[in-house]
Amino acid sequence: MYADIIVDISHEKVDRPFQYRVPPKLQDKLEEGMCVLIPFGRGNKLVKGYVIELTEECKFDPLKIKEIHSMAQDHMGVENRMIRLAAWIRKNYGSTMIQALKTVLPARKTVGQIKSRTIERITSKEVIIAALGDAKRKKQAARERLLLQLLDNERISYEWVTGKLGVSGASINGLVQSGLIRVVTDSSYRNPVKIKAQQGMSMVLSDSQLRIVKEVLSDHDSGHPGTYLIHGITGSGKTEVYMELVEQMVLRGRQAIVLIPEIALTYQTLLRFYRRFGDRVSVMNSTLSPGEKYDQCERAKNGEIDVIIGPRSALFTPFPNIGIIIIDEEHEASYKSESTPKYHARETALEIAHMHGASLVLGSATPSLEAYYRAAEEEYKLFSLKERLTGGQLAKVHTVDLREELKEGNRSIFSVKLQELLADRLMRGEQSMLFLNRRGYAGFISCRSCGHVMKCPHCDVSLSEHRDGRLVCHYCGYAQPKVSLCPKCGSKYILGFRAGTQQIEDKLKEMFPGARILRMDADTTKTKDSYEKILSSFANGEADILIGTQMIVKGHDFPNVTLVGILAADLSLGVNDYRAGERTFQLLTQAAGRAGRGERTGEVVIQTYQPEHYAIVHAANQDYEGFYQEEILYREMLGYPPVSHMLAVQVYGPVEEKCKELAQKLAFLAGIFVDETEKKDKRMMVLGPAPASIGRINDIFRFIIYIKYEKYGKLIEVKDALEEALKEYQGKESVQFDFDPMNTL
DNA sequence: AGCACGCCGACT
DNA sequence: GTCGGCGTGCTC
Repeated sequence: MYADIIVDISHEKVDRPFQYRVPPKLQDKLEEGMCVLIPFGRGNKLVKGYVIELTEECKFDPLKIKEIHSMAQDHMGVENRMIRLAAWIRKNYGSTMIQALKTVLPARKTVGQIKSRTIERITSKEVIIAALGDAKRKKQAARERLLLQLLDNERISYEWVTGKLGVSGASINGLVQSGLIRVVTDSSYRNPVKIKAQQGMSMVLSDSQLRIVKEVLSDHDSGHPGTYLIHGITGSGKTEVYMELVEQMVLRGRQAIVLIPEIALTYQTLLRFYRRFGDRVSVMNSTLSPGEKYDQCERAKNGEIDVIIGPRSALFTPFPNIGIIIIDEEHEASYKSESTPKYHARETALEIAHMHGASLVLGSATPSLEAYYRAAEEEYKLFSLKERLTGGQLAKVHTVDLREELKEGNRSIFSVKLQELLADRLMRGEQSMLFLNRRGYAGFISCRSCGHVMKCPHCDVSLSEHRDGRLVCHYCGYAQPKVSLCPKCGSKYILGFRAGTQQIEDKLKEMFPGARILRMDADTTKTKDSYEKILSSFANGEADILIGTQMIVKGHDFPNVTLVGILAADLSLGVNDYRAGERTFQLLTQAAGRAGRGERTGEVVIQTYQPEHYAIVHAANQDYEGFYQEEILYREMLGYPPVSHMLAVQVYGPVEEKCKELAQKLAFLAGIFVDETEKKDKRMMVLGPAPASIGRINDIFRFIIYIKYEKYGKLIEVKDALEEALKEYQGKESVQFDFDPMNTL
């Protein structure tokens, strides 16, 4: 048995794995991520190293390979913990150790790094002159060059000396030995935060807020840190709770990580943290340069900051002793990584919290089914914040049945009710938002007359129309010919829904020629800050109506908006994904929350072909609990997460036949596990292989296998078995794993 | 990074 | 010869 080990020396030249033999006494003790002592270099000096992979084969000259000396007792170091985390991610989400390490560790030694070493003269000029004469006599050219420089300059950059001056490290060491100079590593970091903490920024908390803070802290102080879910409507003061918890943890000498979806990472949000924590807080976001990111990690490691705010990746800030991790808007899909390893921030945060003995706090107005289910199972403690702090009223919701509109002869995108209300707002000078939830729109087929959606009889997800006209299920591969008449009501108005924000804008201009209209979608937000620009110009009252996709429902507060129109609630409902209902409910609730944030009560119009669908009914009533009860029943019946678990195996490559062949082979291998899981009603299920939703991108073909089972651990075993089998595979095809996928692939 | 190896000039 | 500084390149 052999082990790939990364040597604990921070230099590019040795920043790669070295292979060692595992001695028999360590055979069963050694695990990936562990810290060991190894003989390294010509002198076989014992150094620390981290096991990143254990293998049977020897990739190096067997005669030169050395043996691991022993296990190191150091288990608490920051590096060690990061490596262990990488090992955990690799195991739970499937990827190579290298990929896992790359996601967990900050970019090493980056360009334009400020961190520098300096050579400092620590003796008088006279001594240097004496040494200089000495060196001249002994013909020590390198020494002479360096000493000459030190006469005029007390401090010289190390890099300049080894580079331009041509004096090697060995020579410098000689002078250090004789006590003439010393080498100092000074590190000045780039700090994006330049605001000082202000006094009196702590807020007075309400009773319900205080209750949460007290319970989280008392659990923590009694040595039993837990996981908490705060279910609080928008404006109920979750952020104050977060800030209080963070402050209390900092007072206890521990650090805090606050995760926010990238899109909500606005200056306004950050300002509140800056004002309270000053330069002890730092931001991590995608606009930071690699050098700045690296500096943030160094500062975190050295204890110069206590709090980090950022998206998913901020989770890997190398703090020495984390006390609390907070995930705001916990239901956001952006917390799941889209590239391998496809880890979920919520689960990974829990693992980190366990490593540090830290608390984990999740917050959302519309919690994910996963989080609420865990709370119902009492794995998480649940808190609710039901009142808006500002006392604003909830919006009045009208649900409009588009089937009725069709019967009445209204073929336009706007229902009569919506037209009336829009005209009313224009007259009163108030603002409106129109929302088209187009995302994930994948050509599903629905009846405009009765609302019936074509679904897979086995998986209960929408069928998608293929280029060849067939209707296909992307979970199991079921296919049926196209229908021209609705199987339920016989209407011929059965077709895919097609309308974009552009058409809506045109229609609106026709209808209200005087209205000032802003449009926000992928087309109008191509440049970097156009997103922020459009939103702020709307907030300043420079337009009457804002039309947009998902982007407009998040973040920003518009006090003057009193009408929100959701043009086709079915669009996100018809997506061929088991999370369609959950997404729709979340979007509708969020969109409705945009109306009437000021003093005036808002109104919301939900247009739909399926007004009786539970996601729409409960969203209209702003009833999360009711929605959850129905949705969880559906998940339980069909064995979808969070009740059960699902592993997606994606096979892709340039040759369709080869891909399909490999996918079938893997499906067969996974099938062997099915027989092991004997419980009749809840045995493992292997679905597919089916061609992926978007079967071919850039001439790469993709096939998906879905494996459903109630035990996550068993699915990891399946993944391990498939990975093992793939080691033998020679073809060009690649395989990716995705546990509890967020999107239909 | 740190260390040994080998080269080269100086000196008992 | 051989001693010691100095640059170079390798490390499983």
